[in-house]
Amino acid sequence: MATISEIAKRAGVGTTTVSRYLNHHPYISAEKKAKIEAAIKALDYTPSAIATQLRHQTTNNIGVLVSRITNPFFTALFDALERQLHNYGYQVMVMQTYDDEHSERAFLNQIKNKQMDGLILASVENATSVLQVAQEFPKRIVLLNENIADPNIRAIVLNHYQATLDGLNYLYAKGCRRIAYATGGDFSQKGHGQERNNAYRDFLAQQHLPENPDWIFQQQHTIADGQQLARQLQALPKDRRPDAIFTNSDEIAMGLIGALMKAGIRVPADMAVMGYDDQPMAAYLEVPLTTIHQPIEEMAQAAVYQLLTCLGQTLTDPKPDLTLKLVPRSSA
Amino acid sequence: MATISEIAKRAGVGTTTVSRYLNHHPYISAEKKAKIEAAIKALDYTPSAIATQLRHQTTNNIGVLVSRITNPFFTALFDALERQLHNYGYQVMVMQTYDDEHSERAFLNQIKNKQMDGLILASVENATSVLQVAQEFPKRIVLLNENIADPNIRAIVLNHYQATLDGLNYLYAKGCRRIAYATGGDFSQKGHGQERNNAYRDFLAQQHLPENPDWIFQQQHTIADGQQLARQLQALPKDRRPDAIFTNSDEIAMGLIGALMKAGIRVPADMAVMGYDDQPMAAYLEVPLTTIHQPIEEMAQAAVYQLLTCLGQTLTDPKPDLTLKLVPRSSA
DNA sequence: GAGCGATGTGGAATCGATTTCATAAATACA
DNA sequence: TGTATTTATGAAATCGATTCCACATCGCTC
Repeated sequence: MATISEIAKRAGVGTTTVSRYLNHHPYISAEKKAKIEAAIKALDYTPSAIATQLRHQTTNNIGVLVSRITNPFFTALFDALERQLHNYGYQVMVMQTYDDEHSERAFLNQIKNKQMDGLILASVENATSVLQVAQEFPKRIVLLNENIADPNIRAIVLNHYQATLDGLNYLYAKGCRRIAYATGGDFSQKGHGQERNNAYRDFLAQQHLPENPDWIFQQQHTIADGQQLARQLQALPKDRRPDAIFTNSDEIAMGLIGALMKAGIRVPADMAVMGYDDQPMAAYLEVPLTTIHQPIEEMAQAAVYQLLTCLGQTLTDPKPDLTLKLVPRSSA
Repeated sequence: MATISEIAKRAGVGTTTVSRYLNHHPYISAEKKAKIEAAIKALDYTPSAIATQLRHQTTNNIGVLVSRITNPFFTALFDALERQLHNYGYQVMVMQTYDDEHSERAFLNQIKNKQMDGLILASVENATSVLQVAQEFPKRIVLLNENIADPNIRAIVLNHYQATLDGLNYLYAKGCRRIAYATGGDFSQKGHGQERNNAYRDFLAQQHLPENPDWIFQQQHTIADGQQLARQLQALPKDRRPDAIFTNSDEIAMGLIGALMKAGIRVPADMAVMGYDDQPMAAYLEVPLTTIHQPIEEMAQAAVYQLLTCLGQTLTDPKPDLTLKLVPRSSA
């Protein structure tokens, strides 16, 4: 309610001196300091963050963009980001795109209107949108676990190609030869998850296995998708069913396994299922998931370090280990 | 980068006119409108949100406070809040307290420094802190699923007393007479979860069952807590073990059941376990959880409606149904 | 006792928008 | 034709902080 000039007036000093007091500048007489303190207490004064932001041209807000926070992988990632950014004195603003390009675009614009000092994008809907904004503000944007091949864009990238290959080879080593594949996006050359898709393609080629369109499932995300996926697999004639499926998230695997078991298809005996992410619940399911572990805390560390150093802070580089590791449990 | 006066200069008009254009005021000649549009495009101008905020004294930011976003109940709640607030044009700022009073206090202060127009508190660490701030800004704060009995504080309250009673009676009807209880906070008269605690106490009294301190577990939150809890139960001599346990979250139940099964204690045959929240994964566990369903979407609706109407928006009241319902599955 | 650096202070400009107020032309109305 | 009313516009004040600049005082040195 009260403003700095009211404090100044009440304390009988200039606003400059009050501002100095607030910002712990030296060269204030003890006498005035006391008066200012009294005035601040009397009027229950808190400086307006907005005015400071306008003057400083920074907000101390960082935006984090994810597709769906209820995806436990993003939940954990967001948690790690929030904790670390908070530690450095930043407020975190969240945005879920729900796979909508327009929402993404709108959120990106908030970097232009100075609402946020920086942005961490943990999922990317429309690469050209992002590219455009990132071109303009290369120092304010960091991609996390998404890759747009462009020298202007900073990105924390993990080797999902290798991890996917590892997972598929693991299934192969277990004797599986009819390996299906479920991806979150399209199974095209470009876009979201292409590295994993390429790994699947290359794996099939390396092992001289045919690529079967009936065994490639696209736009799979949720538990419900996994359940639906189980129905699709059931619908296939027995001799044309896969004996394993590599999914792109533990959520799909979770829904899938539940529905398969209910339908009398045993996991992994009849069908091995490989998850992705190693979400916290992965170990507690009816069939504990064999899955690919993503080093979430380290990923967040890397992204925060990148962003904040670009924003001018000097931090010690945590040099986190960003390798993806296969975690063998029971589902494959 | 560019400012409104640069646009004005380039378009050969006053800043007033540019502002009018930006805010879709009437009474602008087509000629000047075109010039302004051209200038905006040429300079790639986006109005500074901060300047607008300073002038308007509102930010269009709403803060949401939870204890831990990785608690799936809070994840779902936050998701619902974010979607709805976003729909009304608000940005959402998150804060996790991690059960720390100081963080909570710091976050509450952001309402004083005008960083946020309103606050939704989905968990409360220190009631007096909240009370103090809420007294000053009664219209800007809504409690969600937390109750501080004070006429100045708006709160969305559910009947957890009745739901807990329902759950306990369900166990009783199943033949359980040795019912343990795990709470997230203290088992004292005051504070977090007291209604549920009271229900447990009253239930025991009503059924003439003794209150056994060995069967009351406090500060239980996570999966790990549940696992630890299983060890404590195991450690009890068989004849002094409970035959059921009412937990205060699905997470505890999840960790507990997993560890019990591993130790050869069958659920629900040897020990019935009741969850709380009905988190999405509750149906997919090795032993699907019998639990209390919290109507998350409706709770978010109610909180958002309360807050935004207090902030001066006129919305149609969704009048959501906020009853808690027991969902019988297999764990009890 | 003139000159210099350290200490202490406040008026006014600034950040970038919105809004008040004053003003004027065009149009409607009687 | 004279008076309202509508349409159209911009200079300047405003929001609440920070900071530049100008200035004053004190103690110290040469």
